[in-house]
Amino acid sequence: MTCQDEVMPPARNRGRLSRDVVVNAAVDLLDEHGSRGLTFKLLTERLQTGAGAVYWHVANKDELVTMATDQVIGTALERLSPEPGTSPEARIRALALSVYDTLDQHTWAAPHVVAVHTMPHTMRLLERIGGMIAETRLPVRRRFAVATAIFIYLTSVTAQDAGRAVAAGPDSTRDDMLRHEAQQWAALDPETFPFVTRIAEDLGHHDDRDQFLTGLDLILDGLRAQVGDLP
Amino acid sequence: MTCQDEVMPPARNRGRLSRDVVVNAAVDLLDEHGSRGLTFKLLTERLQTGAGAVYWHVANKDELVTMATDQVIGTALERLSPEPGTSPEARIRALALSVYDTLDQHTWAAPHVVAVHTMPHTMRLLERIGGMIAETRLPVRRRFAVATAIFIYLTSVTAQDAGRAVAAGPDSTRDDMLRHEAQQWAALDPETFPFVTRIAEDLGHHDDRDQFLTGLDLILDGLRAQVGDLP
DNA sequence: CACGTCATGGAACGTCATTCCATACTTGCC
DNA sequence: GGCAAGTATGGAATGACGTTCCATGACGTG
Repeated sequence: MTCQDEVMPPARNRGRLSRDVVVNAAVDLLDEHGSRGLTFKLLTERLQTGAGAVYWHVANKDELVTMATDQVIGTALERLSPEPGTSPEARIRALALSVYDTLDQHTWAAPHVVAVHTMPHTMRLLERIGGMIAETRLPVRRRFAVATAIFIYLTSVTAQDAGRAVAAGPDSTRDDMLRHEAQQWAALDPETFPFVTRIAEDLGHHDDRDQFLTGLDLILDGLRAQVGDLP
Repeated sequence: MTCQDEVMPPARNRGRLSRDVVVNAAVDLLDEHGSRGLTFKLLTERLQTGAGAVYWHVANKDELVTMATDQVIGTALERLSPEPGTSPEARIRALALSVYDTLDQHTWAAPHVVAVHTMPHTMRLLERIGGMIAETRLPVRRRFAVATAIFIYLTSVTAQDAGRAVAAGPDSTRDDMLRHEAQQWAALDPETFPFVTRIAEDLGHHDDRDQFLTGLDLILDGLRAQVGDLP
């Protein structure tokens, strides 16, 4: 009855871990503690396991971050309720806004969006955009250029805006950041920066999301001009 | 005459280091070894100094990378010869291409471009764009929106394209990467990815730089429409 | 020539990603 | 029903890295 098995590990929990469980835990940690918050120490503590177990399911940290980022793109697609009957244009707008707002909530993912081009959920995103484009009367040979233009605009501008929120720090809002940036602009030398100092004020009451939509509409205008009326 | 001063460091080299020297060395290391190539070990070896000396000039590694990225933006502005007489539109195009090609040569900088909005050279870039916009007949209150739209398009799309080149690895070209990506697209299930599989072929003979220019021209078209003729 | 400030070089520290291995559960085969 | 091969786990050990700390030296100022 002497307890000599202190050293012995407890019964192994087989099948408790999986790729998805690990990725979801990574997303949670990144959401909670920011881009620096994902460490294998925290990850193994939360999953109540060891590093080796995690490495059985993922190749390395880079891959884990990439999968976590793709997961975020996936949630942006999931939260979108299909609205049959509305125009392709309107649905592209809704899709774009969903991605924009989702990345805004997971700002750590922004810098990595460029690296997930070939990941499953991101491919679904491109497929969705392409499907909507295909519903228009746009000539087939133009579809590639237009769909990828929208895709690139969506992912890269969204990433840029979200990145600005990251620089602001976790507790400050995007508005705080803009005000701070506007102050820095206004403080520049008006001699060498005549333009920037003059428009610094505009930056104060400027809305990233509005501007994102404005740019998207510009592309959609171009699309409409090429298509004529939509079906 | 006994050599007891083995322990003594050699004569100090005062004033040999400076912020600029450190940043330039960082840029060189990043160019040579990629985004992982900047370590304080390599940096101090190359500069023949210790970590403390570097930390006297730089707050931490993040700041160093940010300054290195801004430095790259600076070289994009420097390599641009002023061409008086040409239209603002043509000069914006030339400026955009210079940034695009420079970031293509320093692909490690791409993910950090979003973080340098308030850095000196990046401010110069926005100032240059704004100055050209101001030369047009665009109403003053529209200048902010258009200038920042061009700036955001330029920096974020360029960063995205350069990021794709990073994923390709140091020894493969951007074309290799595109071909590889096209193969992955083509290998997807045609049932769930009807659009992507169909346009996979187009991706093979697609030119990022061309598409970048196409998108920029779209914005410039919008600008011209709002301005009427340029002065 | 003394004294405070600026600057340097490198040792030491703590954190982190990653590797390695001993263990145990599961499946398939005889 | 047992034995081997593959699958999965937990944690100790390793090495690389960013950062801090401190002893040392050079310069400017009185």
